[in-house]
Amino acid sequence: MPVAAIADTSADTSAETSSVALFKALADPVRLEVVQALAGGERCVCDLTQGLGLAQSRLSFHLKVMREAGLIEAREQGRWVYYRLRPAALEQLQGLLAAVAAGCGAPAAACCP
Amino acid sequence: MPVAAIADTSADTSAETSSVALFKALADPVRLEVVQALAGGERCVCDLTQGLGLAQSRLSFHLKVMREAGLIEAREQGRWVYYRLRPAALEQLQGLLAAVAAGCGAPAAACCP
DNA sequence: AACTTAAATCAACAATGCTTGATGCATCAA
DNA sequence: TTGATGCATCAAGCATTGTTGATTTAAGTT
Repeated sequence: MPVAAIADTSADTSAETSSVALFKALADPVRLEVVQALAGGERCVCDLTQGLGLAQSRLSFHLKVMREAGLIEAREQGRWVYYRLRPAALEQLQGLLAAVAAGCGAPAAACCP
Repeated sequence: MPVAAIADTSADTSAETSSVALFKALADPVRLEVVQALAGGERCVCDLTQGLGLAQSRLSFHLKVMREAGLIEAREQGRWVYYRLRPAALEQLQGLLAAVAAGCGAPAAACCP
């Protein structure tokens, strides 16, 4: 039952997505492949399943992890479901990395005497 | 035995660090706190231990995960060890995210007919 | 030399996370 | 209505990761 299920379990439409959860959503080879597949734009599940050669339930599991983290979101169209990346999530992580990279070259703070 | 141990187990000094491994290294609350702590520059372990209120062996475990992923690197000075972020790792992930974000807004590819 | 301290490592256990196959539910076609 | 298809979900087993406390090693200190 595509429609209702996805509406119920998806992450809140905007904000409040933890960076740890987003990094977790990226920290798996299968999921990173899905991300690469979605890098070119929205794709339906059947398309991803074939394209990546994954068992249906396995892909569904990973899509759920990514969805609940707020990394991707779903759109239903009749019988099938399209997934796409959430640009806000990508920006959030880019921002974090940039901020961290900005000052990380500073010399050591004085240590325990 | 700080010196030898670190040299042996650390990730290769440059390149070949997988993005999945790097994302994994960031995908934990403790490790992300360590990253924030290192965002201001190099820090010694004793400093991190106190600053984050972590058991010594717990912190050491997480530092090892991050080091083996190539996210951080260590510098030894006598009795203690300083850790710092590897800018190359941060750039690698920023690049990946930017590339993915670039095209992810494309309309859905035609699905299974 | 014996003592202390910083940090890595180990072993045992606890907790998470992943995979698989089965099942359920919507949607569409006949 | 019946049947087929797309996708989510569940339960069970397996694999990977994290935590804790004890031990070990290498520097320093006295």
